[in-house]
Amino acid sequence: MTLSEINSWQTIKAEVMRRIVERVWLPGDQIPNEVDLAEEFGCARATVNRALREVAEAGLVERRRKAGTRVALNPTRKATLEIPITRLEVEQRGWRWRHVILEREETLPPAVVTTRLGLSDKIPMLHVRTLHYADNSPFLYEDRWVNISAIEAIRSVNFQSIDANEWLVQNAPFTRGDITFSAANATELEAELLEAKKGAAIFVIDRTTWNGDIPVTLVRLAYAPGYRVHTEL
Amino acid sequence: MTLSEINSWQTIKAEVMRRIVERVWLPGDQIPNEVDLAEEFGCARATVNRALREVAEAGLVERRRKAGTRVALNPTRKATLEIPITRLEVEQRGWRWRHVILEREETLPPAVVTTRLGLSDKIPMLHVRTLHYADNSPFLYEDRWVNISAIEAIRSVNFQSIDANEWLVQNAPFTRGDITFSAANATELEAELLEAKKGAAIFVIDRTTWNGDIPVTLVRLAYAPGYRVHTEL
DNA sequence: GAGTGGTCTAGACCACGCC
DNA sequence: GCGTGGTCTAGACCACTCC
Repeated sequence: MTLSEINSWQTIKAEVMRRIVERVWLPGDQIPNEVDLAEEFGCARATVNRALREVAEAGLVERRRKAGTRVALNPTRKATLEIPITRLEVEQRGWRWRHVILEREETLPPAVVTTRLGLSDKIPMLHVRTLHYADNSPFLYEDRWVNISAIEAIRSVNFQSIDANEWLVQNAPFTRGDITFSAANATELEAELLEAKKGAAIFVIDRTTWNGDIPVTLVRLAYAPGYRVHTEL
Repeated sequence: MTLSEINSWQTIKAEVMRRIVERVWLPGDQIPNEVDLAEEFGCARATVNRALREVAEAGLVERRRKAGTRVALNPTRKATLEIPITRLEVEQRGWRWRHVILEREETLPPAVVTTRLGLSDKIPMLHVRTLHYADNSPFLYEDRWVNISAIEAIRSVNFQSIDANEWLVQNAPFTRGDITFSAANATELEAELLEAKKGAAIFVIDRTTWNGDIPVTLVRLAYAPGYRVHTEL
């Protein structure tokens, strides 16, 4: 701890959070404005601003111009999930990763795919189905549709040594995407591939990504039973 | 758009992201330092710093003192989930929320609970089991253990009009917590309560919270089939 | 109208970490 | 050592929004 940290924004953030947690400032209360807090803490207003901005991002206070800063009534906590590349996810758990391409074909997508992406169903897309292994156990069944016109280069990629997810992450950055987590009973196919019983509860991630307004890829990830996503609050 | 926004940190952030997405700067590349970028954009270094800090938080670049700022090789995207109060979650979907207390008892917790919380199994905890409804359909089965010694006030709360989750959010702020998402097959009890078939795939959230080093609550949320968590990337 | 947060500036010192 | 990002300052103007 150096002297400069005494009035660092982290210190102020921690003190503000302490006052909220310990009920010095009650839910709904307006807290002192930035100028007053800067005076109290003996620092510049910008430092207080940085601290309060972070507290607001954490969901503990709400800030509005003129209305000031208030302790949130319903502190909606935010959980941040990192969406890793499957290979790294497997390796970080200490297993060996490998994958098998089940299908890789340029074909006309079904309506459910084109609808979600807002594309014509008359344009062929690349359909890649992959099974990922952790050591020798099935880990993840990936069913992916790629908009070829968005990334011509993918046509010439051989996915034997690198998987589609990883290649796309490195070669087709996207500007926005959405992601849905759900639970599903394993279909017969999924059960067979994941070496589970039919109907077993499967954790499913559906993800769609766009580059600007151009859809890039839509993927459904069906994880083997027992998969969990964990994060800190 | 005012003049001041031309060189705002948002503009710079967008431009930096554009250069990464459009491959002006390649993965692994070191990008110009803050002083040079400030000169290029005609702004103060602090403004560039703010922009680059946000790009780094988004996972697109990695920053290290002396080593500079590099475009990430494996851009690990981060998804932020808001963890709402169940009542609000139901109401936001346009349904009417109500809940039924199935059990509310001070009792000795099972070992699995005390182990996770690092508590002695000889201390009674408050066990609250609740069924939440959306309109008249079961929505969520909540099985919660509360560390009474952490929040004495909970003893005297009647949960008929407010539910435990909501009361705790408003009255027992925590400093840290962890959360796990998984899928499970409905047990016989869960199936009955949630009006689902036994074995149906259930989305499960396990959450534990602490206030400093004091465990506050441990809860398992089992959602009715069809529940999904959605967010933008 | 006026109070509050949001942002920008120009400068400064410091911490880290590569060499 | 020294280049880079991390942070702080003092001041300024602006944008929003409540009154």
